[in-house]
Amino acid sequence: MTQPLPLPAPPDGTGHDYILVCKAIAFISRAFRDQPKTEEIAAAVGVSTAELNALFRRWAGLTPKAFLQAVTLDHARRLLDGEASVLDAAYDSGLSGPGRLHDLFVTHEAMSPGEYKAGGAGLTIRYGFHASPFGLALVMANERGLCGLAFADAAAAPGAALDPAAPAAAKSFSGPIGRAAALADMTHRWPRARLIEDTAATAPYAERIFRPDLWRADQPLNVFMIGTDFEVRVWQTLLKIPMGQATTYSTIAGHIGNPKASRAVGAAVGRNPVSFVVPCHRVLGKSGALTGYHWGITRKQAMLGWEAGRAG
DNA sequence: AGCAACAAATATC
DNA sequence: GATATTTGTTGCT
Repeated sequence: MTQPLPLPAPPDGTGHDYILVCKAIAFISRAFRDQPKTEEIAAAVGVSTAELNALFRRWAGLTPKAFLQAVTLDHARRLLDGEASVLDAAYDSGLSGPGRLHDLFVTHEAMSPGEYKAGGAGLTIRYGFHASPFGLALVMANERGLCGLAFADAAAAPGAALDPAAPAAAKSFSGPIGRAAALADMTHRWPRARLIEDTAATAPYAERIFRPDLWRADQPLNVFMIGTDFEVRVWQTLLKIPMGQATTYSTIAGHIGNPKASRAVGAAVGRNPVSFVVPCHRVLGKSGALTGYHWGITRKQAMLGWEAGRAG
C-alpha cells in the first residue's frame, strides 16, 4: 500500500534502457564542462554510439549531442545572469543532497473542495519574482505555505539555438511569457484571492526551493495545494517520486486506482500550480519520451539533468 | 469541448 | 525487420 511508488525498473527491455539513459544523462550533466564526444558518452554508459543515439532519440527526443548543448547553454546562461549565487551555492556546497530528501522535505496540505469552489475567496496570497536555475520564477505563498510556483520567462525554451531542425521544442512552450502573463496564468486559478506583491515574504521560499542543501525533513516546506480532489491525489503521488528519478503517467494512474486514467493524470499533472516542488518534470510517457511541459520541454530537460547530476 | 496519454493498427523506410 | 504516423478509446475538467 505505502510501497515507494513502483518505478519503471522492472521487466527486461524498458528498465534496462531506462537505466542506460539515466546514466547517460547523469554523465552528460556531470561532464559537460569537458564537452565529451558522443563516443565518450557511449563508452561511459557501456554501449555503442549507434545504440546510444537510437536510445537517446527514442527516450528524450533528441540526440546526446543536442542534450549536451542544452545543458551547457543552460549553465552558461545562469553564469551570465550574474545570478550565479544560487548555482555556485549548489555546486560548491558539495551537492551533498542525498537524493531522497525531496519528498521528505515537502509536506502538503490540501484545500477542501468547498474552499476550492470558492475560487480562493478570503485567501491572501503574497507573491514575488526571483531568479532561479531555470529562469525567472514567480513564487506565491499564503499564511499556510507555498501555494504557487511558475516561470516567467521564455529564456529556457531556446528551441532555435538548441536544434534548428526541431521546431517542436520551441513550439512546445505554450506557457506564458513575461511577468504579467505568468502572474495572470497563476491568478486566474483563484480569481477571488487577494494578491499582494511582497518579494521580501517570498524570498525565503525561493531560496530554499532551489538549494538542495537546505532541504531538511525536520524543517519541511509547507505546500498548500489548491485543486480538485483528483488533482490533489495526483500531486500527492508526484511528491513520492524521489529526486533524480522518474515515473510515467500510467504508473501514477494505476497508483491512484484508475489504471486507465493516464490521460486525466497528464492533465492534472499539467495543472499543478507548484511546479518543480511538486515534481511534475519527473513524469515521462510510458515509452520514456519527454512529453509535454507547461513551462517548456527544454526546461523539463534542464530540471532532469540538474537533478540527475546531483542525485547519484 | 479539450487535454502534458496509450495501445493497436497501419504506413513507411 | 524496425520505426513513423494515424486512429480509437480513455477519464476528468
